[in-house]
Amino acid sequence: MKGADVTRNEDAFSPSDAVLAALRKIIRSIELNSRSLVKRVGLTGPQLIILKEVSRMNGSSIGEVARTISLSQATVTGIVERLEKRNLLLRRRSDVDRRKVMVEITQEGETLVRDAPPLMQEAFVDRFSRLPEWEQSMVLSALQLLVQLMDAKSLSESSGLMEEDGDIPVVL
Amino acid sequence: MKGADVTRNEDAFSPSDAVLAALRKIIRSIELNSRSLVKRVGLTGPQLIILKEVSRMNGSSIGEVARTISLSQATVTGIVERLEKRNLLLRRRSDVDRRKVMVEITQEGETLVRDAPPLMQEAFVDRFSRLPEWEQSMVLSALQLLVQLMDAKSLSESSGLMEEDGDIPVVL
DNA sequence: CTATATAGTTTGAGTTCTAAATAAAGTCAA
DNA sequence: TTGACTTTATTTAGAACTCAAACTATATAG
Repeated sequence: MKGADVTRNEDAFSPSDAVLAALRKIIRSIELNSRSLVKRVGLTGPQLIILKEVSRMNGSSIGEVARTISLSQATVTGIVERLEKRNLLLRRRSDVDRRKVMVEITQEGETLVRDAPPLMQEAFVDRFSRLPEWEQSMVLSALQLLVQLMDAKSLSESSGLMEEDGDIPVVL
Repeated sequence: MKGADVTRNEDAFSPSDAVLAALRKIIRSIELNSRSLVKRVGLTGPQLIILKEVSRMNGSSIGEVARTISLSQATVTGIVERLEKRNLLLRRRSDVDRRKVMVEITQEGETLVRDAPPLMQEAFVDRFSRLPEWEQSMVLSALQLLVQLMDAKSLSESSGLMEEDGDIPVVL
């Protein structure tokens, strides 16, 4: 019998669903933070992250930057392009390896970084640093555990259990 | 003298930097999983999330869905539009309040949801569920703490914590 | 009936990914 | 050495997602 009431509330809420829900909120927070940065600094979160990274390791290649901050090269290329248009940094092919494109920060970019807009979540950093140490450790451990669980795909996993369609590219 | 030392490895790596780095990796993982979903199911992560949500609470409004999954209405509108084009769900204005748009899943959508893989990587769900309970709890607690710290924008100021839908179904 | 509030949609800007196209270097063999 | 292949890095093109702000339509006051 299909009940008259519409509310199909699901009590069954698995722990991993809760994890996903929490992650979603966190991701959204970061997103919103980025938006607010645009108003305060004129740069989005990713742009500022890259600019800071370039400032720290001046003269590194696009690929290095991408690896450092966990973004694809294509993504970094796009952001760097926008930053270059604003004269915050400039690109130049490497002398030693002409395949590489080195990125250097400009005076203007350096100034902007120095006036150091509160890095993305400076407010968060502040609160976080005030937590008792055990709590900081717990959070960090939990996150790293998650990273492992998600990453693991490429680490282990060699079982021969999966037949199904042979369309499983798996690992490499 | 400039060349010489290249490796400017980050010695100064504060806990909160590590947190951000880990989050970035997690976000990327989720992003990549979404891409792989497209190939396997034909839907992206967000699309599948919404479709599942609609399946669970059939006949809810766009706004309700948006709130439930922590996305803006505008975003949900766009995704729902794409899903409607694929005949996986359909929109209909509410009879009681013509401002509202109710979303209903179609037979086709229901079928797809039934056959769809979990939102997170299957392997992740699997591994996570195998963790000892205390570890699952720790991860969840840590994430919820992060949510608070990031959200804190609203509770740091005034002690009174507003509504903001205290919808945290802890479990465990 | 006007004024305000709410629900959804549209628009504009930015980020993100993959896949395919380029380009430069490195490797290997004749 | 030279030519063919392979590897590595960057760029381009295309599709989604994301949000805020502006806009439309409806609802609820006063």
